[in-house]
Amino acid sequence: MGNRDGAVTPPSAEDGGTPRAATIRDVAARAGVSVATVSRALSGQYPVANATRARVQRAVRDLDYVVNAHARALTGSKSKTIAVLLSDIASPFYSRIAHGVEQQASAEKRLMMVCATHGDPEREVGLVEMLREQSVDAVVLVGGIVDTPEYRERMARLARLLDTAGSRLVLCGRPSPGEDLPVTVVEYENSGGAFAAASYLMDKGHRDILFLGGVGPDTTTQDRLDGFRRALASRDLSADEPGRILTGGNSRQFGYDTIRARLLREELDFTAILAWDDLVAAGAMTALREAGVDVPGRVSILGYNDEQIAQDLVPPLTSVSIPHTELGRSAVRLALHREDPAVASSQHITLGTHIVVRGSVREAARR
Amino acid sequence: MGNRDGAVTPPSAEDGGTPRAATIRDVAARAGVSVATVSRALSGQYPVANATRARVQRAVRDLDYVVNAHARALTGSKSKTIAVLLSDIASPFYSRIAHGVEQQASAEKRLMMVCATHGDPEREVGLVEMLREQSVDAVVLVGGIVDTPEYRERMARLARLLDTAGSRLVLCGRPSPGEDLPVTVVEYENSGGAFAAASYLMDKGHRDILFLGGVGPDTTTQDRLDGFRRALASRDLSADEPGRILTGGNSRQFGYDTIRARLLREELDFTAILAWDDLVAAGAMTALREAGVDVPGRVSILGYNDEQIAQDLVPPLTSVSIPHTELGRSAVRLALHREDPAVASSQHITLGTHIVVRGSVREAARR
DNA sequence: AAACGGATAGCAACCGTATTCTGTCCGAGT
DNA sequence: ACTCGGACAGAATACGGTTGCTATCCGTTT
Repeated sequence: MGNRDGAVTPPSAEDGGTPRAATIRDVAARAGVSVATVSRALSGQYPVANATRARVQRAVRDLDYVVNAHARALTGSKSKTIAVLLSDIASPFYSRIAHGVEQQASAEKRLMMVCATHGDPEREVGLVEMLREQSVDAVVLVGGIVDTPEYRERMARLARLLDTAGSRLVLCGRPSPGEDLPVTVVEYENSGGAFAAASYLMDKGHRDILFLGGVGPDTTTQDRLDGFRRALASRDLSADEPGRILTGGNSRQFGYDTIRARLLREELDFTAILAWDDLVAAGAMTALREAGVDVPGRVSILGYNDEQIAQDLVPPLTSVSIPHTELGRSAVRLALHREDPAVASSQHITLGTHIVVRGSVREAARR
Repeated sequence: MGNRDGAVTPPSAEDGGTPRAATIRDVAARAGVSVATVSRALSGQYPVANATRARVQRAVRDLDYVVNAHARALTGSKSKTIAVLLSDIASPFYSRIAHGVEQQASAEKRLMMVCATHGDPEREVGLVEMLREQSVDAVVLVGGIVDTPEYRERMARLARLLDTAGSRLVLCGRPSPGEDLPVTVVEYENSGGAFAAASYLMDKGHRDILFLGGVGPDTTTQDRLDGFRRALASRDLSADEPGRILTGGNSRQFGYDTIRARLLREELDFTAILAWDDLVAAGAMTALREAGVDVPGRVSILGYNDEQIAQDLVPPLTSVSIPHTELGRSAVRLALHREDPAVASSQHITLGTHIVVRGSVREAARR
């Protein structure tokens, strides 16, 4: 009776076709125990004699066995996976949030799926459908949207569907769709951030401030505009004078084009810019430089997001920092521990932002 | 009798606990057909009467049924998922590759998992183990490594293990571990790119060129150094004069510190820099600016990777562009269609790079 | 000495789908 | 009228694990 030694034998008896991966049955056979015993020896949740456990472990190593996650998920109905849906993984904003999700997921022994929606709500719904099939632990939807009744209904529906599938819907950086829904919401201070940013500029003596970038009905834009308006109003200024709020895009090109056109058309009738993000700011700075306008001597500029690029612009860009990583981490943490009394009550949180001071803002010149 | 209309009834008969998600059985019961018929009506691979199909589809909609991906994977042994392992999802280099992977995965109706290794080979192996449990379609390992016999053995082992699990190992941006292994390799021209870059600088009259950044034994560094050496040698210059090759780091800070120290310690004894990547270049440019050295008037600088940041530096950075997205796409495409005769023979490809000309390189000043 | 109970291990019943194998019905061909 | 084959639907089984229940062995307790 051979095979007393540890020689590795192929899992399949017959040698005809392609070798299959080893199953729990192969392990059981090799260790000379039942399938149930193998399962228990590996799970560690059930008493198994040390000698038996050793034999099983030996067989596992010999056969390079790993459990079949699908078979396991089938009985347990948990798949140890977190999914993130974002508009574009290559964007620094989203990839940093994904980074946070990954950190926490990894810490909680979960894998992470990443799906790109390209900003298309229909595709988003379609992807959630696919993820529902996966019985993922949580689905994190990232990024601003247009807040309409239709949006709220859509999210409410997804929340309920995911809930009955045992998954948790997490909205990250977008508003809550309503009360009493099985949903986790992790936001960051857009209104407050813009308020602080505008106040900071006004503290430096600026009165003629441009709000540059953003797309109209999007909640993120609306919230920031709200903060901007409140800040100006608190100093008895109006944000709604013509030509002060320049939304309509959020790309580098938009920042460049808009400021360039403004400089060609008008007097230099502003002393500061609050930009949608650092990229828009970069575009604006390029246009200003080309026009010979000194930054920050003549015009101060404040970015948003505090991206990598901020410190390499000339001058280095002062920017509103968003806790990207913490957003991602919180999303996962709150979703997974939603039963835990410590966090059960905080299924809707709002993280703060802060200004990182560099060199692109200076006291306004006297009028 | 009963329920002739389309009234929605809960999937579970008893109403006690939390509602479960609908299963194929629920659908079958509601449509008044067998489970097998539902499966077939939905797969479309088998003749089903139109009336029956309609009833099934109706039931599916009423119950918000989606198949259980795990159950399906269990019979089919395919999970419709691609996994990417990279060092850090927040880095632009990796996130752009992930972007390409996502594009192709999405086009092939696959989901994408993203795992972060933080550059730790052990963690990489551990993650592959987890992914083997998932019977993923392909596992894409991204990023340079140290090419040792031990590395090759490790990869060979993973390749075989994944192969018997029906998955494909893809190495992206790292060398092939050897012949006759079930592995797909997608590289990009490091040696060639550095050769072209150095040649471009020399075409502009530069003779004293610094190679700035990279970590010693890493294959990517070695390949680029090789290209750099070959280029210089082709013009009868030696790359190995002291102080010409400055490796030891690949961060912005490294670029800044190294150039700053050099300028403090030595004469300005170079006219051009070939940087490891755009970030290192940005750091170097900051150090040069602080020292009052004009770029590109006095020193030209060439970046690598052509990241977003390149166009916003002052001056805009000329850089070697790597086909990040195409790397990711090819990785997935080749892995999934490896049986297809059209690509079966090209399981090891090398994509080219090119120089994107902006404003950071100028003719060298006459000596 | 008999009964008891803790420590282990095996049997078998699921988990939700896909698929093979049968079986029925019905129209068409002879 | 009878047979034959195609179209369709159902029963049964396989996929790879997990887990409740049962069975055995043996040292203890009364």
